[in-house]
Amino acid sequence: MKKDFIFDVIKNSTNSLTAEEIYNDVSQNIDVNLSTVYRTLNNLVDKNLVTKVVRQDKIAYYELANDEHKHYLICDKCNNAYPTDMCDLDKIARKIKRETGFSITGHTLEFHGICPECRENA
Amino acid sequence: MKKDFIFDVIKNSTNSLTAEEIYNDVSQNIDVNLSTVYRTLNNLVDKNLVTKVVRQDKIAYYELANDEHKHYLICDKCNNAYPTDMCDLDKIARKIKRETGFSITGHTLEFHGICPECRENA
DNA sequence: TTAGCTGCAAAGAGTTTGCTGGGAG
DNA sequence: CTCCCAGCAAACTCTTTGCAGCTAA
Repeated sequence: MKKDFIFDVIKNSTNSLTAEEIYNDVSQNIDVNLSTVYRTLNNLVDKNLVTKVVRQDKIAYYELANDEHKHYLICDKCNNAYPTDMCDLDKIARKIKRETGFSITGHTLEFHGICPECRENA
Repeated sequence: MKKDFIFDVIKNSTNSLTAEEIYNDVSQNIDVNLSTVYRTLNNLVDKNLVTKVVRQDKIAYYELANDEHKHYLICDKCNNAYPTDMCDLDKIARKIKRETGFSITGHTLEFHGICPECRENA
C-alpha cells in the first residue's frame, strides 16, 4: 500500500511538506503517481492523521497531526519555514468565543519576515 | 482610469474582497476585464495601498491597507469572514525577534470555527 | 467477489502573461 | 509622440476527477 510510504515520509519529516516534496521523496523508493499522493493526502487529512495548511504562496503544506501546536516563521526571501511553538492564542480564542459567540475550532498563524541568514547575505 | 473604480470598491467596502467580487462590483458601473482587475490589484498591493491575504480556501482577499490591524473569524460552514481586532501578537513578534533573530515584518492569522448563526441552524 | 487503490489523461479554478490596440498627457 | 492602460486569449500552477484496470481480503 503506497499510503504507508506517503505517511512515513510525513512522519519522518520535522517540517511541513508540500505534495510535490512528498511525491519526490516517495518516488526515490517506489513508483507513484502525483494524483495518488494528493488522493492519499486528502485521505489522511480526512482521518485527522495529517494536517493541511495553505500558506500565502497558495501551496498546501502537510504535516503530522500531533498535538504539538506550532506555527511557522516564513522568510520572505528564501521562503524557508522555521517552526516556533510560541502561541498565545488560546486565550484570545476563548475571549472571542465569549464576546462573539463564535465557536473556534482552530486557527492558522504565519509570521513573515527575514531570517537571520538572509539578513546577513544582504 | 479604471484603477480608480477598482480602488473605490475596496475603499468603500468594510470587509476584504476577492478579485471576483471586485470585478462583479466594478462591472455594474463600467466595462472592465478580469485581467485588468488582477493587474490593478497587484499594482495597488505593490504600492502598499491594498493588502492581499491568501486564506485557507486558496483565494486571495484584498482590503484597504490602513493601519487598523484586524484578522478574521471564518465560519467553516457559511465561509463568511467576520473581522476582529483582537490581536496580541505584537509581543509575540517581539519575543520571536529577540529569541531567533528573525525580523518579523508581518503576520497572518485566521480563526476557524462556526459562527453563531450557523450553529443555530444546525 | 467486492471494495478500495492506482495510473493516466483531462479538467478545473484562480491567476498571470504576451501581444496588440487605444487613450491620456 | 510616448507611454501607460486595457482587452483578449492563451498559458500556468496546483489540485481534482473520471474512467478503467488492478490488488487485496
